[in-house]
Amino acid sequence: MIKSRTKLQIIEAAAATFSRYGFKKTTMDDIAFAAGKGKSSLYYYFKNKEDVFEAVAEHEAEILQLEIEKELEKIDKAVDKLRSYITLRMRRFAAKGTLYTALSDNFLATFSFIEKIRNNYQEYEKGVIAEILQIGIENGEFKPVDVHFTGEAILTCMIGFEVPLMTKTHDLNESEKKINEVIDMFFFGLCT
Amino acid sequence: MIKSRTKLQIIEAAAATFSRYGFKKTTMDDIAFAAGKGKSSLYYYFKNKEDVFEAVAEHEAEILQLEIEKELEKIDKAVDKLRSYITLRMRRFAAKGTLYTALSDNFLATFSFIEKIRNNYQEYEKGVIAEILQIGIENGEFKPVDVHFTGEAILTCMIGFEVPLMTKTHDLNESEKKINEVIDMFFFGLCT
DNA sequence: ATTCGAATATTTTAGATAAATAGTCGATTC
DNA sequence: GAATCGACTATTTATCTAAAATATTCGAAT
Repeated sequence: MIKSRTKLQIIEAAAATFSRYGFKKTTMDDIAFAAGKGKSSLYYYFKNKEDVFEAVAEHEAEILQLEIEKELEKIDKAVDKLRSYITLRMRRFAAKGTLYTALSDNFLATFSFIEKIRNNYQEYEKGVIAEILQIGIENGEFKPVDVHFTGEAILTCMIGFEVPLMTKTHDLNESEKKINEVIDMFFFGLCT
Repeated sequence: MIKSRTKLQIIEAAAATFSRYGFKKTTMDDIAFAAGKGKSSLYYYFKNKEDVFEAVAEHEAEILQLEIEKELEKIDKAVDKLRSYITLRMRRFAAKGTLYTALSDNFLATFSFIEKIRNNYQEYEKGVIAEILQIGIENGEFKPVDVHFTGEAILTCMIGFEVPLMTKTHDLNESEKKINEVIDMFFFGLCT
């Protein structure tokens, strides 16, 4: 979390370059140039290219988390918190998706380090959703469900919505409509 | 749908071979040998390798559809129909997943013909779910939602459950528990 | 503590050949 | 004529090698 001035500079330069060219096509020279440094200087701050990418991903996650916290604390009702969270998450995914999908030179492939980042982030997400559910239960808005288990279930559904965002030319608007439909189902159920 | 004896024989041999070795690693010779025919004979029945694969996929889909119809007509309540459908679908996916994921030499890759098959099948799925919803609405079990739109939304969520089934060593049992959680949310909602 | 140029190590690319496989066609059988 | 197949051609993939690109290290300079 304590990042030197230069380190941050490099991370931002790398973020721009990665999201433009993807992981594989981005060279350390590219990053160094974008950051206005010599290539070897990067190795003073980072172990290797993957390490730079990890730092970028972590940094993006931190920004997103701040954004989310700021947004959520403005909202009172758990129902609205959950809706906001899901919508924000999806928009951010659509926007920054390139960064993560661009490294899909071989997609789900050998990048075990990506798995690591993703898993970390999912843990955070489960936490946020569980917290919202907990608040809702205490509020009397939600039924007393198992917040962790239900949170995971909700998250898994959200992943279904990521798939179209990653592949084809997606219509974000269409997706948002559909996701709102799902959220309503989550809240109010289909049954009469 | 009208398949000659030999054609069916080839399809079955191909299905076994594809699901063992995947699309790319399976040669026309392999299929021919498994079917007890000469390689050139395959071309009497099929245009090319992709065509064989398509036929296999269609055949599997037909079998699954029969299975599903048989199962669903035994059930009265729409609620139970939907639950059954989703569970059946997931089990079948877990079982036959190899067939479709094995061709993931490059996964989402250049196989546009796979996309075609998948899209066709998704149309069928949307139809089934919409039909169940319609029945439920007429029954008075479900609220009067837009069956096509809601059907799509449900299907998209299901795709989220496919992802873990495709990648890691998945625990089908865990997935079923989670999916049942989601179905209950769909039915009864979170809200009090 | 930082930076970087120069050197080394590793990975990717290109080109060229051999091997494997896809797909064609005419002859043959039933 | 419908079905089969062996022999042939066309394409694609695998293998190898050398060159080029890129990642990473290191020690001198700031």
